[in-house]
Amino acid sequence: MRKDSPPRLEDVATLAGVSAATVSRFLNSPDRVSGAKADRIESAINVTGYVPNSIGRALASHQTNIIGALIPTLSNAMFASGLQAFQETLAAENLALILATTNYDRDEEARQVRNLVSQGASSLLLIGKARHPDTIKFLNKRDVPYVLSWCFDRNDDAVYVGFDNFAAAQNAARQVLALGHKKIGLICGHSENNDRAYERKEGYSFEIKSQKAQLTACVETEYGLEKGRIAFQQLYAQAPETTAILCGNDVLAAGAMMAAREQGISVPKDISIVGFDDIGLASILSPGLTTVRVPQLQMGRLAAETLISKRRGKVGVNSIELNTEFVLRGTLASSC
Amino acid sequence: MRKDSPPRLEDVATLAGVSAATVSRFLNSPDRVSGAKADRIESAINVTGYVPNSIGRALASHQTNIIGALIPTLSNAMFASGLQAFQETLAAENLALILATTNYDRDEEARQVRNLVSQGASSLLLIGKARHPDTIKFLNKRDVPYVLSWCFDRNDDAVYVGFDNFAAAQNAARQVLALGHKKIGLICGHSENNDRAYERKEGYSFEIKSQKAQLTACVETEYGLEKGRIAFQQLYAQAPETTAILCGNDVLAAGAMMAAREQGISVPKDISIVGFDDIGLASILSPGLTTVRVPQLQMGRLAAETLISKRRGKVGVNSIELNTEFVLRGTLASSC
DNA sequence: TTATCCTTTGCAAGCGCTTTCATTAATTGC
DNA sequence: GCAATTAATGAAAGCGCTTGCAAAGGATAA
Repeated sequence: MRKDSPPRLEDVATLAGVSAATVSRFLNSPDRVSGAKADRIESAINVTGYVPNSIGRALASHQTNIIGALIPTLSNAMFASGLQAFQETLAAENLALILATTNYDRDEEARQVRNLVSQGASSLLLIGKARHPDTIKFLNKRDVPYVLSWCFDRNDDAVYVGFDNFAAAQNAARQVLALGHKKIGLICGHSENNDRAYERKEGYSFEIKSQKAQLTACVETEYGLEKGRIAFQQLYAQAPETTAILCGNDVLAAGAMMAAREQGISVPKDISIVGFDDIGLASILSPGLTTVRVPQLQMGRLAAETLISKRRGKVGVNSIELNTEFVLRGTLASSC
Repeated sequence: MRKDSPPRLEDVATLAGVSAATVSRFLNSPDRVSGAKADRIESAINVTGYVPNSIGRALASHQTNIIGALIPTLSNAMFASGLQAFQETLAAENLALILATTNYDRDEEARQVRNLVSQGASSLLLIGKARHPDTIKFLNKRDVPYVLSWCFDRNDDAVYVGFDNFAAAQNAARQVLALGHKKIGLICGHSENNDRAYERKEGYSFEIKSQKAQLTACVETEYGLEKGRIAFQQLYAQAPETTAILCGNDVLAAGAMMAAREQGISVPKDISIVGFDDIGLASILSPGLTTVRVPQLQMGRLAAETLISKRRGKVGVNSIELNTEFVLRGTLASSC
């Protein structure tokens, strides 16, 4: 073995008295080498402390065991917990996760997709459906399998593992309207570059309009606790008659709750607040945050499983639509 | 260009009428290529849609631009937000992040370290100081730079970017004692395999004992909201005289708050609760959770910068000790 | 002009592995 | 017992790139 550099396949082979090819076979399909040599190789591996060089392997075999994930941000527990499930599922299959974030920016996404593929990502997890046209074009040209998550579109032939943001939001609005609310405000994420934010907003407002209730105000903002707080102040200043606020996610809703508390406005007595996502936070707040439960863990796990199937070249891998659930907690009461 | 397979360096070279070596130089040190050829190469790259194959590059150059991070879990906002800052800092330097989780398990950590290095991680972020001896031995033998974070040890010559868990916990206990509490309970994470949990517990109890106050009960549990809830019930059943509970992190504290609310125990009137970490959650709860602020974003960013320096072969890279801060909010009141 | 230096470039050897192909040995079928 | 498989193995090519080396000019110095 060469000194001062990690043992290579060949070092193991020499020590075991076999050819490099045999060691390679031992590693990749152990049943193709005879028992006697297998033992010798195994002990040579232990003696040398050999760890396969995935880079050499990748170059020779034209495939890696790296899966890329490209998410907006880890700061939202929504994505963090979904990614946790995603990564656990990959790890169980001995796949590595390479991660990048886009901060909700399409150009950044396009850049990072190239980057991840360049780094050897054999397939990709992407969030949402709206993106830079180059992104999909590139992926298709390179024949890189990908799964779109956190959203769903039954009319697209891409593979989705997610849920229908519009329908979920519409349903939430319906529940609120059923409680007699007639003047409803919205605090949503910026919708121009974020299809999930857009669909949620549209789902809310579609239902409100359908039922001839009044959409008192619609504030679009970045995600974040503080942003939600400010949005509430703005919305309330603008439309104090509002009796219920539907939010684009739980973090915005939590911010709104803070602002309400600061202003001495009682939730849900004076105003009802509804979130979206059902992150851990929602159930701890008091009153508990009424929200839309998104099966984050399941989604992460299924997205990983779907990607694994696609990566194995399995054909006919289908989209999976997950159900969301309206979770009624203390922040929503009937309109007085 | 070969059909049906991504363009290679050589395809670009042929199209531009130069050698592969020149294209490689153009990519890696553009100033070493004459202007005329540079232009031709650039346009050839655009025409072909060439994206460098990092695997080939890594194999030839013996270095990757991949940095590995090995964290306990993404489910705790503490790590998720720190990692967000870490990854942003890497991305700004065109470094990719490869991520694995250990679920607080040392053997898993040892396995994943090998895995990350095998995948080409050129340096590593690790959490905490206690680990399987093989892990460090392996890293040193392979000469892989690493940074230890979320903890600090001035007597170790490894590079740390973190804070002193013991001192921070001790200080929190001191604040609580200063408010007159004499009967204090602890809800901590399992300490046998988790040095941060251990040090926090020790920091709390050391100060309590130093001041001759009574440590009424100490419950160790896994991290999690529900676990915190159960731990509170257990602790309260066991030692109802307790007037303050110090928790191993904010999630446990939030769980304890939930349990208290359920049992009609008022926080902070009947019992004070203190968390650790100051994740976003802490300030939203009502009453606001008194806790120890850990500079998560700064820590993630500095850990990345430190790793970048080490990776560049910079010598004399030093540990960085960050300060924590006791944040007084509504859940802590003086003992009556 | 000639010698000397630098700059720009191409050639070709590898990086650590997989995989095709050929070879040999062992097994089977009749 | 002989042909026909099948199994086990090694030699060698090559994956896409970088880089040491040498060559070829161009510029500078004398």
